[in-house]
Amino acid sequence: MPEGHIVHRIADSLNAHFAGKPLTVTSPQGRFANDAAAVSGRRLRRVTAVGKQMFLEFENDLTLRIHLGIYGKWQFHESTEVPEIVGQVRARFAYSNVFVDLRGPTVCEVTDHDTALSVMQRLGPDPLNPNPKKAESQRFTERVLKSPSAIGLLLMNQDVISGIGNVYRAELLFRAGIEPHTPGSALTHEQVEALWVDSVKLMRVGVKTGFMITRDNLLGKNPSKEDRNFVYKREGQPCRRCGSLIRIELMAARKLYWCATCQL
DNA sequence: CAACCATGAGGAT
DNA sequence: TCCTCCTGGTTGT
Repeated sequence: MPEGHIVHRIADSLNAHFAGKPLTVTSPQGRFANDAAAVSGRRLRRVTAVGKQMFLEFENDLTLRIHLGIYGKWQFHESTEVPEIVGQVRARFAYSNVFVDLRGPTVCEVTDHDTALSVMQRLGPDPLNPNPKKAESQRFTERVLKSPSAIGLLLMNQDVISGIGNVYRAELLFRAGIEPHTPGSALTHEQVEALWVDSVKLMRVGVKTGFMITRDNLLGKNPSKEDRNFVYKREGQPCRRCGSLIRIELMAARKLYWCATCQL
């Protein structure tokens, strides 16, 4: 379930278990064998998440960049025995009794630190990276307001805002009452600013709970999958706010869900 | 079982 | 606009 909130959660866990430790890195599947050997035995300085990408900074100017794509998943084990390899494990990271398996990532490669940094710097502002908060929201707002592209596309563009995926895209636009085909340049400054603020709020909930809960009255609870969202995967069902049927359409080959009554 | 689907994204056409 | 990468969970027969 890799939108940005999951990547940040994993980065936090990896830091908690592994930061400052020398890791044993292997590639049971084999496809990552050379890079694994390059970093194995080296100390992991820290893990940084930016949007949907993760950067593991090792000693000796080596950085491992990981992007999960649709399929990628992490699995943590804590055990005194070495856990059995199940399925296709691209990489296993181990220190002491903690074993972490990575499967199916789109990107998993080691480069020097500067190369990784340049990838990082090309990414748009991340609602979960709080540092210069004001400047980050301005970068997003300016980019959207001068773009003729549909806001539904802009929210999915990782150069514009990083970490948002298909679920948050649909839900943010519903919550803002914005029709997804509206050009960025047709929005008001206040609308775009509000989208940023709401993305910070929702993604923090995601990091905290591990789930993409986007209905305010359910934020503190543990709702089932069907109850979590307003429009995502609810095509043909009645809008939770106005009752009209939720629409679906392909936008740039991704499914877009919205309520044509609530979003204008 | 097989078929289908997915919270992504780069590259060819 | 389509294809491909790649893995696993869900759905259908």
